[in-house]
Amino acid sequence: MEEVKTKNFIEQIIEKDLEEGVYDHITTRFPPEPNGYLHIGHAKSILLNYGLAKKYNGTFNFRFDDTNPMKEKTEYVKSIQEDVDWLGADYRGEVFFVSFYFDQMYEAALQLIRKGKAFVCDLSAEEIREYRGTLTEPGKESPYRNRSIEENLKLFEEMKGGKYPDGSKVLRAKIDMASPNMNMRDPVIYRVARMEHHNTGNDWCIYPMYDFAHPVEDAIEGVTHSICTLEFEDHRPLYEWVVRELEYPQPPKQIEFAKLYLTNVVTGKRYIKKLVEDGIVDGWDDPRLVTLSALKRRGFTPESIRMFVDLCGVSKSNSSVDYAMLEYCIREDLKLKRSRVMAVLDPIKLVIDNYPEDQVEYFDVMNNQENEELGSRKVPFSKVLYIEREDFMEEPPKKYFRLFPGNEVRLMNAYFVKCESFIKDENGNVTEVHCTYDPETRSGNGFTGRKVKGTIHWVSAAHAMEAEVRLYENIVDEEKGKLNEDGSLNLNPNSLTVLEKCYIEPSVKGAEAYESFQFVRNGYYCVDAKDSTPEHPVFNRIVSLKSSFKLK
RNA sequence: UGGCCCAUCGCCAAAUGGUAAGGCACUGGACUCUGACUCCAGCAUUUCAAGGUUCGAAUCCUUGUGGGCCAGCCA
Repeated sequence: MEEVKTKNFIEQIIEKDLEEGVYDHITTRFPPEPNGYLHIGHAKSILLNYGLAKKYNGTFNFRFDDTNPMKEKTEYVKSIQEDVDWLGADYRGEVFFVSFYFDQMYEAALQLIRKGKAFVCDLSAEEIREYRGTLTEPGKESPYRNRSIEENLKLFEEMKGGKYPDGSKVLRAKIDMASPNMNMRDPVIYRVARMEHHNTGNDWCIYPMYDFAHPVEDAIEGVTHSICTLEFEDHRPLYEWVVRELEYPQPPKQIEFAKLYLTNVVTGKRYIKKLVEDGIVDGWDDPRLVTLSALKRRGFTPESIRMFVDLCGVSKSNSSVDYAMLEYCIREDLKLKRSRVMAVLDPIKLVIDNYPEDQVEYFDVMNNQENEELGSRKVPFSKVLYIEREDFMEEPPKKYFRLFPGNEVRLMNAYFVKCESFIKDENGNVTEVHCTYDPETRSGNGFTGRKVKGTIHWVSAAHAMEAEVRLYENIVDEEKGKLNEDGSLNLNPNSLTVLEKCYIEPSVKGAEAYESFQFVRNGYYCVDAKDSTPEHPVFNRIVSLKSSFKLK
């Protein structure tokens, strides 16, 4: 409760900047490229940037970094925006696209040329690579490096005008071919490529490269703190070079933090894409994935994702967070706000021999004992019930408190029942358990005559709703969900288990897509938005409950 | 192997030269009409290693070790 919330290193930088008057108002941004679906790692970036802006009364921008039409699609723009909305990051309804800045971007390139800081290079892609040198050897300068400013201006304008074929010319920054940092060896900042852009169509045949576009777009929007992930650390000197050469009065600064990795799941767009393409999962929103659309379909709430990201913290060390932490967050969020209903996942019949054949009683049950605001519901009870197969044992191990011959337990919200006998089929499997009930022990009547150690859940066979339940486990058995050296993934063959005949108490009838419940002793479940029908709901397991008694 | 970055409990993560927070996980125990929840207790004499500076080092320096990133006209 009164935990001391310490400041992460980015907050410290921002506070220092504010104190020293480097900026008087901060602006952050989330700049996805629309080339895939967002996953839990992006949530960290979104929430970090949005949270910082909110905390320091700054501005948060949502901007698509759409400078490479090759990989980008409107479909992705749509899904990304939905996910950002779902997470609750407020961007004032204003979505930016880098493609809206192409004119300014072109102007900025011209400015660099006029300063003698950029040149048009005719080397082929292969030649540029050769000239670049290696990690241990310096590169050598392009023969086109010393073209005059006038010639560069003319050539670049012609590039824009469509005079040159794709790949024949590029614009390069003139920095230092001997730099130990490869990014500073005269990086390409504009290329000729005829690609249809999802926003600008065929207006342009030259497109800016990330290293040039990013600092410029940040500066255009007045971003102050451009927060990205660790792999861009080496690009920071180039980012700084660009904003310095372009002489922006209050240039943005780039700050890097470590990506979020989660144990036993596949993070990283590339790997997720492989699972989708190989048909191992059935789409970007397969509940076994950690894309935001999958997490949503699985029943995770935006609140739980926010709590998780918050708990993970921000640092510069590569780390991989225990999946248990995510599970904790969703349990914590759902615990008080969802109804707790009885559902039998692996049913066997329980017959109450001394209960009248045609009698039905309706018990009034609190939807959530710890949250009265959720109200109550009526649960039907009758002579024939379904109970969980694991709640009966012919020969109980020590400390087993549930049903076994001669033992009495409470049927949750109903009566005490005592096991009298059971029936097995020819294979020796128990098919039916018989018991007697004690009318004195009806729930809520204050009976204190004797106590039982166990309580089990049940549903009335005649009233139950049949449903399909899907149980999910982690999809891979790997720390960071990366590919093996041969490109394969160590998949968990049990990542999905489908239980086709489950019985749920009738109160869940009419549950809507994404609605979630706690199934007593079975964990949290969510109505699948895709495969459910009103007659036959499909539930996805969000997370199981902790259990301190394991049957073995 | 050239450069940059990182290293604190099983997993995240604070500590900013003043004597190792917190959360997850785990282990007890209490409570319980969910073996859940809740509660209470326990969980790093030591911060990758070795040296050095200092009255004092997780913090500074040196050298190692381990891990990450960089040679796209991708982002």
